[in-house]
Amino acid sequence: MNFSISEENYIKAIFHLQQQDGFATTNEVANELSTKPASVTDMMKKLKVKKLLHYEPYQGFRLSTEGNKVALDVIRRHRLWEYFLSEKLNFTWDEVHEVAEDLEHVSSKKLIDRLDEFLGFPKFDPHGDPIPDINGNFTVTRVISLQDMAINTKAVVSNIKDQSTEILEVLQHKNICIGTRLEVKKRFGFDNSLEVKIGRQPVITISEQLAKNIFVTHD
Amino acid sequence: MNFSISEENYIKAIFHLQQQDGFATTNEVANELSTKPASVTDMMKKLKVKKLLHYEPYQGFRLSTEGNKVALDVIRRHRLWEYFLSEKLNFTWDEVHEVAEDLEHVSSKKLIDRLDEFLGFPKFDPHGDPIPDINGNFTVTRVISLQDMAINTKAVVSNIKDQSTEILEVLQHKNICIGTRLEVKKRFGFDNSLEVKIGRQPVITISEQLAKNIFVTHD
DNA sequence: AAATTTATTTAGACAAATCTAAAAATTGCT
DNA sequence: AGCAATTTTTAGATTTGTCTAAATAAATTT
Repeated sequence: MNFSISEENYIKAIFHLQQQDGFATTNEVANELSTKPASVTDMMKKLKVKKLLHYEPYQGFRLSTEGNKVALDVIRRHRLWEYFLSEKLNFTWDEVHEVAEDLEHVSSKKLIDRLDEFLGFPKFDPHGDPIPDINGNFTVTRVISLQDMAINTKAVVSNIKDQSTEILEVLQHKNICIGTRLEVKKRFGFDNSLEVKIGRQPVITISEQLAKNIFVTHD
Repeated sequence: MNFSISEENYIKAIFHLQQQDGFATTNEVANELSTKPASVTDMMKKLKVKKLLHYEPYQGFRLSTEGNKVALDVIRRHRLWEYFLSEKLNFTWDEVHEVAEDLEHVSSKKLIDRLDEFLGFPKFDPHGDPIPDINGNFTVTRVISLQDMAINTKAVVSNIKDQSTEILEVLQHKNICIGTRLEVKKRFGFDNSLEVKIGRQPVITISEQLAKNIFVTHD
């Protein structure tokens, strides 16, 4: 099955919205896609006929198994392109989304699977969101702020929130980049600063402001 | 200005068609785009209003300066993606076109210019067609068959026509690939075989059949 | 529980891109 | 030049995705 750009955008929007409430409403979708409620209703009828979602008038929508598959496929494409833009073309984190929004609708399966391979099967996009693999499975490991890590737990840096040159400077100095494995050893309640160990290097100190901007996954 | 996918396809088709005759006709365009003449006329009216081409009923079409710019931009995107697919994602020459046909319509200027840089500012796509640079200029160096090279001239391999495993085998054996610099030293009239020198390696012999499939540009 | 507000759907219209069928212009032929 | 064949255009319809305005259903308030 092949879907139009519009259909894919609606499916993606519903997928994201139902993460929270378990379902999505007309107004929510209209708002998410900057369109009008009437347009949403029209599209929902179409997607229901195509069996991509469950929908009874006035009851909100829930993606079907098939719809979920489509959503994960679009999200896979989107996040792989984001990773490509960031990693290979040096886009900053705030620039990748808009372009990926277009690239995600190029639906050649071979293209995406080869791209995935070329990028080394990345598990997270530049925002730290998981990238579904070729079967639609993704790492459920939650990405949390370094600040929220428990003491004596190991983690891998998966993304950095802020993207200023200042933060890059301090990260470079402390030898921290995406993929760095580290362990939180101690937290000082006075200023919420952390002591962190990276491999066999001596322990380093990370301020609260910095820790809040470093996102990690459990190792 | 931003143009629809349809508009871009029509402009690209006219650009290609007017390479030959200097202008394009309704039927030619309809044929090229697998659409009907009536649809072409409709679109031509639209593109005329947008000043992308010159058109008087029954007189055929010619791109305006502005239309030419748009065409070169689309072609630049198409060929850069083809190069990417071939070079980075290991697509074969006959697979790249279809996917590039979709990718070419993602029109972020930053994306394309960064991609160009990432690829090392390639001058030719995998088919040997020149890639317009950021200003729409492209190497006019004609790509010619190695067979047609004059004696004692230097050349760079820009593409291989045939794409069978057999030709790849012999090329690999003789150490020839895209980008290889070589010099034609001698031609034997008997069988039209060539003697070619690659760098400081000993001279090798290339048959007429092989030379016809190797396309080069003057160095 | 009735009234009001909010959310959703329906009805009808519109723009883009396409099509078929018919009309008009151009070209080619004798 | 006149007629036939071809090419191109026009007219009117269709599909997709959108919109506004009005109608209806659901939720909230009093």
